[in-house]
This record gives sequence, structure tokens and C-alpha cells, in this order.
Amino acid sequence: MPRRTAADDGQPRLATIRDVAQHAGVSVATVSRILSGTYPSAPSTRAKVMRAVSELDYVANAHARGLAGVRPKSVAIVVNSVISPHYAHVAQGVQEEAAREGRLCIVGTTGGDPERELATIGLMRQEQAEAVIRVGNIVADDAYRERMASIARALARAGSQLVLCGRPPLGPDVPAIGVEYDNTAGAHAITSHLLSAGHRRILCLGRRSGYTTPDSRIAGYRAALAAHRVPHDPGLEVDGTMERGEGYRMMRERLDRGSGPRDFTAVFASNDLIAAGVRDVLRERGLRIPDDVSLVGFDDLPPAADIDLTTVHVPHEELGRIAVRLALRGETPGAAQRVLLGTHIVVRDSVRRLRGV
Amino acid sequence: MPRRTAADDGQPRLATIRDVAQHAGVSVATVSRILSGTYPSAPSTRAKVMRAVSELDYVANAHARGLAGVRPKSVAIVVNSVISPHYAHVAQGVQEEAAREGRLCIVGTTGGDPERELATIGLMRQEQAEAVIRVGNIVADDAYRERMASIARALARAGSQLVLCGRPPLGPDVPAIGVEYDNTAGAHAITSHLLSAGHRRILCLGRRSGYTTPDSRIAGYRAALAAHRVPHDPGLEVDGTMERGEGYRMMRERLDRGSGPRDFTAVFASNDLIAAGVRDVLRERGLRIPDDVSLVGFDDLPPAADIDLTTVHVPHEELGRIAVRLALRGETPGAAQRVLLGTHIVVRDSVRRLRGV
DNA sequence: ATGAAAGCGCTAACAA
DNA sequence: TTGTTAGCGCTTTCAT
Repeated sequence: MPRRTAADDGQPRLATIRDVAQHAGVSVATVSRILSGTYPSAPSTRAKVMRAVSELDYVANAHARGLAGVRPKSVAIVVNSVISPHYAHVAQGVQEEAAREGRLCIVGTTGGDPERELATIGLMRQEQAEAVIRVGNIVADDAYRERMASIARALARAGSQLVLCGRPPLGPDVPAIGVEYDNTAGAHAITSHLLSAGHRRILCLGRRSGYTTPDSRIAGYRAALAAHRVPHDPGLEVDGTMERGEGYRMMRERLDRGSGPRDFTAVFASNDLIAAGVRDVLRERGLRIPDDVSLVGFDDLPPAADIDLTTVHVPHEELGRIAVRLALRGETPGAAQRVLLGTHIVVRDSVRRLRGV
Repeated sequence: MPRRTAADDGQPRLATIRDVAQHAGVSVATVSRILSGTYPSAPSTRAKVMRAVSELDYVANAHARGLAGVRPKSVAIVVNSVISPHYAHVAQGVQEEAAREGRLCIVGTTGGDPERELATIGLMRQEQAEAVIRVGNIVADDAYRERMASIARALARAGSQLVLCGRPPLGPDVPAIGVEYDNTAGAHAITSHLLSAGHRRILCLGRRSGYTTPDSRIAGYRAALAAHRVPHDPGLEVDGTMERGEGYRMMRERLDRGSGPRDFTAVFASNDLIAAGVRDVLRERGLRIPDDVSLVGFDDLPPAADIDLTTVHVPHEELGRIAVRLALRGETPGAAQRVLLGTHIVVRDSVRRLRGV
């Protein structure tokens, strides 16, 4: 049976390398070689081929090419949501570094759904990305960790390097690179900052048990209290997700609850978004920052500068850049390694020094 | 030559469907059918196959599957940068709708580089995504438009639908769906808002000739002035990109320049980021909003609410959702269609009503 | 219900 | 320098 061509039916077809070869009067191998550019060829042949390519508007089929053994030069990043500034900034760093290394960057999103996360990473694995970078906190659940570990192994087998960004490592025997920043130290530092200013009753908003990021931050908060020998009042810790609306809700409920005087002088929000929500409530109630209430956050993302928030700076882009660098430089895909980046406090104008300190 | 297997060399190999078939003692066709799930099969066979799959940790190779004619269920979105809130929000909408439709969502970034844009879209085309959604303003350059048009045609030929989000259509004969929002009307409305409050000298920041989005907004600004019979002073229009730092720079230079009294009472920033930068400068100089200077923006993205900015609300997520919906619902890939979404003013607290109005 | 075999479009030996 | 051809892993007729 003769090979099917565009003329066979009314349906338009994508031009294939065979069409190009035929059009240019050469063999498919010649076309392939000329397009790959890594081969010597006669200028006249080359010209014919290039003309055929542009006339037929030919683009190599990625699937066929991948099947034939060419590993796509790409890095993949998987985030919960792309509107979260932290993820977005890390993704930015990944993208910059990937571009610098001549790699394409593919972003997959999970919407926070573990099933979709697995599906998305599976897709990246199928796509044979050189590196798969997973950003964000996770449910620190054993079954889940086991699944991630097996994904890491599968990726390693497929020749891609898994990088976990801003989440705890899966264990020394799991072939994954961890690039983290120090949540606990950051929270410790900023809580100490409040304590040094004389605050003793510090409301802590955004606890979320089982999620690594808030967990570590709360741990830092508690450690700082302990270090300063300030009694820890569990009643000052409020559960909530790390969103602006949640910050608003938590603060409002807190203020509405007590009829007496406020039982705190400062608020530690487990991220800047929460802090922004808190600020909204305070302003609505006519409470000034820092005069009436001191407020600190965590992340140093856009809202922080807008609202003059003293907060913990996290090296977001740096995280992404280093993730790519390590994944690509590593000679062995599936190597285990761990990097911990530092954080630092950015002092703006949201903390009041209490009298007598 | 016998087929190569994992035992042939020390190199680990990814399990293939053949390995699974062998392991389960069935044929590859059976494995394929069972995995696709759309075929009747004996429960015992099914069990054997599933066990082999999980033991070998098999994942179908996307390239092979794509080659064999299975169109991946995915939509692609191409943005300049993922840290830009507007793009991020549109991407969010795309992602939501794609997930709802059971599609995977791939995000490609271009960094604003036309070359990379072309390369990225080419990649999406190769990947055979059902829809390719391009978000953001473009250089309204003829050569560029011609290239996009030919890309649209190529995508249509490959069976994917191109959607242009928030950018002008390429022409009636180009097979692309356009989903836009009304920049000019929005700018007209908010400028009128200032004019109605008695402002006559309105500084306009963020002009960028040749870029569709700022161009349309500036056009709305001018149209509103004309409609109110307020003379248009080109000296009040300042060039700059739509970033916070640029807003800061433009405003500072403007304030530093004039030694006399300010020659404007209000500022129209062509987006909220610029407005945020403007606000930073004003605060540094001890100028209050809206008491000393009125300020409006455009976009209604996160910074706007933080800084109590009166601005134009753009339906970001909606844009993304509709883009996906149209692309997927359209029976003919490559259909031309156009949708224009409305905007509306969000009044906060950044405009002062001048005396005598 | 299952198997055998023909491609999908491309790359990379191997020949010429 | 160019052509021929054997796969890459999968799906899908066509047989059985």
C-alpha cells in the first residue's frame, strides 16, 4: 500500500519529515541531519531542505522525536497554584535559570490536590523532563511520603532528577535533591524581634497542623518564646490557612470574641498574606499599626512592602535557580543532596517598641 | 537480534508495555487494552496485568502514545512571566477550567522575548495540546502579527485551537479565538471618575507606544479628556513599563523635576503596580493620598486592595476560564471568534473630590 | 477475550 | 555527502 499523503483525503495533515524530504527531493535522513544542524551537508541540499521546511511549515513532531531517543531539553516545575506569589517567584527563578541553560520550562499545577499532584508529576515523568521540581508544603502524611519516594525512584530510573523545593527531604535513601530555606530559624528570629521590643503576648495566626511550612514556622515561634522564657499560651495560636481572607477572618473573630481588653500586643502572622488580612481588620476597627498593635509576617512578598510590614525575607527566586542548577549540574540523575538557604528579617514599620524596654 | 531487556546491561531502563506483557504472560495488545479500560477483558487477566504494572512501576510513555495517535488531553497557556499577577490570575482561570474539563494544563513562559514566545508556542504545537492560550500584550508589529497568524494557521492544521487572551485579534481570516476585556472603556471610565471629581490636570503614567495594553488604556484616558472638553497636555503623559519600580521612578523624576507647584492634582497609573510605586514616592515625600494627590490604577490586582486604590476591575480568571471553554467547546479547531468582556470601576479611597465641584 | 502485526514520525547506525 | 533501514513504545485493525 502506498504511503498515505495529504492528497489522499480532504483532511489536512501535519507535514511530516517525509513530506519535506519528498518536497526537497532528498531522503528523510538528510532532512533530519540538516535540521539537527550537527552534521556536514552540501549548501545546495541544505537550501532545498530549508525551503521545503518553510513552504510546508514543518515542525518536528515532539512525540516521534522523543520516541526516537532525543531527550527533550526541559525542566518541569510543579506547584500548587500559580497565583500564589511564593510559588510564582520560585517558578520565576526556575524559568530564569532554565532559560539561561537553554532549557524549556514547563509548569504544572495541582490545585493542592494530592491526586492531581501525582498525575501531574506522572505527566512530567512521561515527558522525560530532565528535572522535575516540586515546590510547596505537603501533607506530612506517611502514605503520601511513601508515594513521593517511589515517584522519586521512578523519575531517577527515567533519568530525571527530582528536586523538592521548600519541603522536607524524604529520607537519605530517596533519590531527590532538597532545596529548602529555614522556616524555623526565620520564625524564631522575627518572634525574637517582637520579644526584644518588649512584647510578651503575641498572637500567632495561621497554624495548620500537618502542613510542613506552617508547622515549622509555629515551631520557631514557640522556640523563641521558650528561649526568652516567656510562657507559651496555646490560646494565642489560631488555626487557619495561609490566605489573606483567612487572616481577615481569624483576626476579626479574635477581636469580636473578647469583650474585655485585648490579650495581646503583637501579632505574628505565619505569612504576609495573613498579615495583610489582619491589617485590613485592624484598619476597619480604627486600630493603628504599630501604635496599637504590632504586626509581623513571613515571606517578604509583594504585600509586605505595600503595607510597611516587618517580615522574614525568603529567597524565593534563589530557591528556584539553585534547584535547576543542582538538578542540571548533578552528573547522576537521582542523586540525594540537601541545601538549606538562610532567611533574614526585613525591618519596616510595623513593630512598636513597648515602654520600659 | 533478541530484543534488548533490562538484563542486557547495567543501565536501568524504564519498564515498557512489553515488559509488562511478558511479566504478566499476555500480549502487549492485551496490556494496552486493559490499561485503556475501554475494552472487555477477563478479570483474571486484568488482575495479572495490573499486578505486573504496579510491580514494574510502569507508566506509559507519552511520546509513544502520542505518536500512536492518542491526542493528549491538555491545554497549554503561554505567558510572559508567571510572577505577573495578571498573567497568574488568567493562568489560574485556565487551570481551573482545564481541571474541570479533565484536562492537564501546561504553562510556558517567554520572559517577554518574542523569539522565546515563538519557540514556546512551537513546543506547544508539537505537544499537540488541544488549545494554546496566549496571554498578554504584544508588540503590535506587522512582522510579528504575520508570524502569529501563520502560527495560528499551523496550530489549526495540527488540530489545536489558538486563543488570544487580552490582545487584539489578528484579523478575520486568522483562525484564532480572541478573548479580551475593554481596556479603553475601563480607562475612559476611571478617567471620567477623576474628571467628575473636579480634576483637570491628570498625570498619566505608563505610556508605552506600540504595546497594545498601555496603548488602549492611554487612548481611553485621552478619549475621556476629550469627552469632558479638557485640553490634552502631552506633557502629562510619561513613558514607562508597567512595573512597580517604574512607577516609582516615573513619579520621583516628575516630582524632582518641577521646582514650582505641582502641575497635576491626580495621577492615572496605567496599572496598579505603577500606582503602588507612585504611592511609595508620595509617602516618602510626605504627600497624602487622596488629600494631596488623587491616584487611580487599572487591574484591581492584589496591591490595589492593600493600598486602598480606586481602580478598574479586570475579570482576570474569567478571561482564562472563557478561553478554555471556547477552545474546547468549539467543534472546529481553528475557528475565529471574538469575545469582549467588560470592566468596572472599584471605588476605594484614593480619589479626592476637589472643592467647588 | 486475546494475539499478531502494521504503522505513527523521527533518529541513528550502517552502507554507498 | 547522502540514502536505506531498523527500531523507539504504543494503539489499533484484523485474525483467531
